[in-house]
Amino acid sequence: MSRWKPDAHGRLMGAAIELFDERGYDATTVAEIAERAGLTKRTFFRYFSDKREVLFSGADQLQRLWLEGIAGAPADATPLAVVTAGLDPVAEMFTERHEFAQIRARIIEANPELQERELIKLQNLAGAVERALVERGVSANAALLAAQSGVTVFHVAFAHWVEQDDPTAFRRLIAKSLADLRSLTAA
Amino acid sequence: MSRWKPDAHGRLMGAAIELFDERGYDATTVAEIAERAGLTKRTFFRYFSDKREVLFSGADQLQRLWLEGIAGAPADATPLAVVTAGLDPVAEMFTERHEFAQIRARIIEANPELQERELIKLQNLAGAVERALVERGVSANAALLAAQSGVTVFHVAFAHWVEQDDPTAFRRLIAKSLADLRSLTAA
DNA sequence: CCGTTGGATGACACTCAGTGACATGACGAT
DNA sequence: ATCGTCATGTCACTGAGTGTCATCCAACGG
Repeated sequence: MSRWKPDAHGRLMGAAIELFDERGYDATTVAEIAERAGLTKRTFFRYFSDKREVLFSGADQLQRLWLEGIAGAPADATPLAVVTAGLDPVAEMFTERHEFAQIRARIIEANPELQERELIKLQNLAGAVERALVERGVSANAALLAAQSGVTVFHVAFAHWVEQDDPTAFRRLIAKSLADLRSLTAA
Repeated sequence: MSRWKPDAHGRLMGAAIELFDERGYDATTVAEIAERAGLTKRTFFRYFSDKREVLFSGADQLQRLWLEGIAGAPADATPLAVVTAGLDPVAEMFTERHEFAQIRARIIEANPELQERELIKLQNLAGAVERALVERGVSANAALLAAQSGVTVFHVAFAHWVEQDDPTAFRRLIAKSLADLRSLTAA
């Protein structure tokens, strides 16, 4: 057919975001996304395992950054401190994607199916963080709960960050969420 | 057609569990479940919003029991203590369903789709617990994090309870999970 | 005894997500 | 020029989920 075009993955993501934003997730078919990207439905599924995944392919990068951050944390820090300190590189990257994150959040907020996918991505993240902690020598139980708590802190902070308009507020919101967690488990 | 039979909901659940256990979730079609229950695919979807939901209709009862337990907690307890104390009625009910829970857990463990649904049910639970705390006068932020943490404690304890063979161990596992959480956030 | 009404179910056609198998066309290497 | 490979297209198919209408059955009032 016509000549090969680059960045099919990116074109599909862009087309999907546009259409979801215009008509909503449910009212958009995979065939329509593919058509706007100049491709076919079959090719869409070569790049994304399912329709939802087009909104979640950034999760890999988030996980990589977080694990790098954890690896760079001081050796004598407590498990939970390691986990939250590891969010520094993540905060940096998010700063530049605030608007995209807001659009994406609006789409996800309107769809239970997408919320399910978001939660399992978070859970996978927690599993990866947990393994990273165990490799640092943290006990299995502490690693599990620190990872879960750390992801909860991240999730709460992220939700607030998306709701407000300052792209640079991420680090501050993480600190606040962590402080809140500490204060209520201290008693 | 043939005579009307009672408890269509229960028959569909039973047929589904049997088939999922025999052949696995993916290899079972809704039409097959309905056929074993003496019904049609269309009727299945009148009782369950989708195929997964047949494994999660117990979540409503869990939520109800937990909220009752929270309502019965001492007025001067800390938010997290209120939440975990509220699990007493839940522990009681689970004691009688240990075997069912084990079969169900095996099915869910083998299927990412089902894990997604499980997580969102947990999240909905957290939302309900959070609202219950707010109604008790807990601040919005403390309620959010106490509910999230409480559900995490529940989730961890539940996973351990399913893995082992003592149906009565639930309360003890909750206490242990809570103690672990406290010890790692105290530092 | 009969007609009516309402709730539960069946029948059927339809859309759309997702997959498997195979074809095609561009491109680089030899 | 030919070969192989990679990205994509084509097509047929399964199965989830829905809208719509038909049918059956029990309860109820006259």
